[in-house]
Amino acid sequence: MPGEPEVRLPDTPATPLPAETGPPPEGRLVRVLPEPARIGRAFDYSVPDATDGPLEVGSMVRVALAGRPVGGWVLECDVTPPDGVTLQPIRKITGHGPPAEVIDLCRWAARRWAGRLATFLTTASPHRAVPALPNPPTPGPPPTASEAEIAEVVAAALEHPVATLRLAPAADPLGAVLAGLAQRWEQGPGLVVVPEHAQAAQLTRALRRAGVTAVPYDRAWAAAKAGGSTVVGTRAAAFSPQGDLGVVVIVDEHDESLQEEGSPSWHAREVLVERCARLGVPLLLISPVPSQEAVALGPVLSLSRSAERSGWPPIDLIDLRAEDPRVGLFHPRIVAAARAAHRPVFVLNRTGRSRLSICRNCSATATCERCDAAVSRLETGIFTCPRCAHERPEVCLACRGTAFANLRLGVSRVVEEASALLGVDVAEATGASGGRDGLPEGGPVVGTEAVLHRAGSADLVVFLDFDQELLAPRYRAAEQALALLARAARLVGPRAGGGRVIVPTREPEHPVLHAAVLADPDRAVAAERSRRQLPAPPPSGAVAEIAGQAAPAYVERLTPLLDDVPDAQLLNPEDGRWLLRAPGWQQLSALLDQVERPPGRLRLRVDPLRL
DNA sequence: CGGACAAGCTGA
DNA sequence: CAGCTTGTCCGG
Repeated sequence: MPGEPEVRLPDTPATPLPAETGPPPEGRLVRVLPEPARIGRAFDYSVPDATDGPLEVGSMVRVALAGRPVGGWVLECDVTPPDGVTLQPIRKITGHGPPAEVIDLCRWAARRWAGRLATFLTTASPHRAVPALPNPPTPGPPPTASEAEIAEVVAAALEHPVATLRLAPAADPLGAVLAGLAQRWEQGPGLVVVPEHAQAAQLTRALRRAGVTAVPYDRAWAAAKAGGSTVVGTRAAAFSPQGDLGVVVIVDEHDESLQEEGSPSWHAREVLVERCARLGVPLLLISPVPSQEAVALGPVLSLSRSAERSGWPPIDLIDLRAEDPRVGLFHPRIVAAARAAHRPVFVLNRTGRSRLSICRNCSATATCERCDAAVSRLETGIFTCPRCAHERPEVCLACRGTAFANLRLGVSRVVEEASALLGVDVAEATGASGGRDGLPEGGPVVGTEAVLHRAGSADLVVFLDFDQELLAPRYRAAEQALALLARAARLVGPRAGGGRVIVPTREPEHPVLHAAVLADPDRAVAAERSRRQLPAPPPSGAVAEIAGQAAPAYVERLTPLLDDVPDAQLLNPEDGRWLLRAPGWQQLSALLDQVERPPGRLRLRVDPLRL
């Protein structure tokens, strides 16, 4: 049979005409950014007239991309698609998404922290679809005035675009939050951001009791978008969809939980500074130990000296320089105080490799002469600073002695020692071990700093190795150490409550300890600023960490651009990651923005928490 | 992100 | 040269 080839193979399609135009698309045309952040591009779709659901910038939709369904956000309505593309209809409108104002804020954040827009939009979007918004509540009267002194200080703070209210750790921030809300009642409800989920839940309840319509951000996104309610949430609430903000308050502004640990390493405080500036809404920061960023952003206001003092418990220092470095962790004063306490809490920070060199002659801790970090002995005879890499011979800076003892600590040994000394069982609460319910009601507990979150209440906190904190090889070590003392102070309660904090130390003159003992955080801030001449950490300088499998390719593209930015420097600290420094985040972000991202995994963290 | 397809390595 | 891996490109 001389049959003709009747089957046309599908792999040789007729070449489509370049300007092939289908039927004109029906309905409106929208530009959609797909949810998967790696895609990173927007695509145009048509919206059939019959589609129901809210259609506006920010709406969440489902579309087909390369034949498979994905979620996405409408970034623009009524767009003009590029020539030659045939639009597909969107599959459905899923529901409400972040408003245009928040999308712009996300664009800013994506640039600021060298992240992707989709990552921020995910943070700013509801967890579940919101097809319709509830009715906003009818506005009620402002909450009744707080204590006069608080109301007055808050009023003064709200005169500024950004101001910090320094409130002692054991003081309840509720009064200040209420005062802030009341004073801006006419302009709209508030947004209150706190570090921890439990704090958000507790503050929401307290605000409701005070007559404020408050909703938790994580469970009431729809109510937040509907407006009229004060929103309380953790850092993601910085992107709350409220359209009618009257005031923004951040409680415990210094807390590291306000910064995302991963990449992009965005910080709720910085996001809200930008958002408030755009909206002309005042931002009130509250903290017992304001960060240097807060200090740089505006005035720091405080209550009277006596009011602040009363909100810190007594903090007792034990000067270990007078003791034999081998005396052990439990000074007789600690044992006596712990025996008298109902629930003593012992904090031992790192479970493993904490190591200090102690001068055998004068008991001073060996530190870096340039930056004050505790030095380590990488090779015999030479101290190396893990923070600034400065090297010096093994000589005591205080007494010129050359013999050093190596101090090491471990949690299990401490539990044993404490049990023996106190004659009772001592519970252990490390970060790894279980939930908060594992701890008995009273009695002594030993743990890492996580124990300060889990102990529930305590009438005594003892820091067993606070010098490790004070001298840690990190930027911000001093700030973090003071924050730790504030956390302990909050657990123990106000001065009148009978609790106390004990800090054995070889650094009793350290400004951080002075600040806590005198309940005067100003002292630590002043010291921190004048202390060292290192490349400046935030807020006076900016650092980005470039890591991940695609880091070398990224650095290769970045390097030629460095010539135009004389103040930027690129450092490679050996382990496959790079650090990029610039005088400020503006220069840093602008530089990173010019680099085209190479394919592959890349971790880009601007101003990371820890380096 | 996930599929499509192109360019490289291995084994008879 | 099939058969598989690894890489690059692209989606409306």
